[in-house]
Amino acid sequence: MEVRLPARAPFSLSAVVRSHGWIRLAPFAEDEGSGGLTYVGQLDSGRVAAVHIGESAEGVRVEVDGGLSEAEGAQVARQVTWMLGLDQDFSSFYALARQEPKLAHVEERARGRILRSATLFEDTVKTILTTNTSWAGTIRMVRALVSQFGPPLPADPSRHAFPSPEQLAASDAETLRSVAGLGYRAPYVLELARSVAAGALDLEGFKATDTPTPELRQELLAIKGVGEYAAANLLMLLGRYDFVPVDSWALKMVSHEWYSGEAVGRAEVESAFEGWGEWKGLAYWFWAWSYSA
DNA sequence: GGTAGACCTGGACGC
DNA sequence: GCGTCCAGGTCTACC
Repeated sequence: MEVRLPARAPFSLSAVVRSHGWIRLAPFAEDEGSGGLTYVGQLDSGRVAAVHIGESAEGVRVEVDGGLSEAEGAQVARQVTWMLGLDQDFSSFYALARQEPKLAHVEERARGRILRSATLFEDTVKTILTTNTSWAGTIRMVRALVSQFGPPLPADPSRHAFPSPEQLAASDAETLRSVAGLGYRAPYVLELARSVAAGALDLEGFKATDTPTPELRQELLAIKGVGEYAAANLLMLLGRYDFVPVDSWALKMVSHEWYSGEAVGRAEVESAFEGWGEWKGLAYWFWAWSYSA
């Protein structure tokens, strides 16, 4: 099956792929040379399929091995549109960025979109697994979760989709700790999976809600394992850029950018981007830092 | 509201 | 090879 999906201009698939490290987390894979990507996903029908995405003149070209029903094809189209932010509008951000040399590159290179997973559940688990660990640790934990708990791709059983809330909820904290190496995060992931599986937490509903951002942030902070950094990161993935995800890297960058390498705290990072209003998260994300770690 | 200590793991380092 | 230290956010208890 092949379908072509339009994207709001300007658009660059490689800019989305390189927007952050998500492309290195299973079940994403970068298509070497083409600038595109592959994602193994599980559809509502239960089918596990590999989705290949490449850039086209009007947006993207999506290929799925094998035939899909009409409903499955429609779901793939919705998921890809969400994952790549095909309909996102950054014109207001670009208008402000034109006045800032450190962000002069964003419009020219069509930056602004941030790669998302198919579900907010997957992105929330991945975000929790970025906390208090190295990036290599995050890659290892996500890979283990996917390979040990995710449903296999029929055409290539060595590849798996990200496990559903139900599939993780059926496990237990000790198994998640020992098999996937989640450490103390295991009960957080398990509680999240069980809440979503039981219908007590509607994460997918967060994608389209008109709940004000500060209230949405409070709902995210209520999730065990999600603190201020993780909540801001998830808000960014939801297209809300009112908060800066302050982590150790942000502290280091701001320290060298404006404080001559002196140690800074959260307040200094937030202050540095205060003037960017609803776009402060994106301004931080795509800032052309003087210092390279 | 602010702060200290614990939580896990892997990597770096010294012996 | 082994032991120790450290980095990375969040939670909980305490003030």
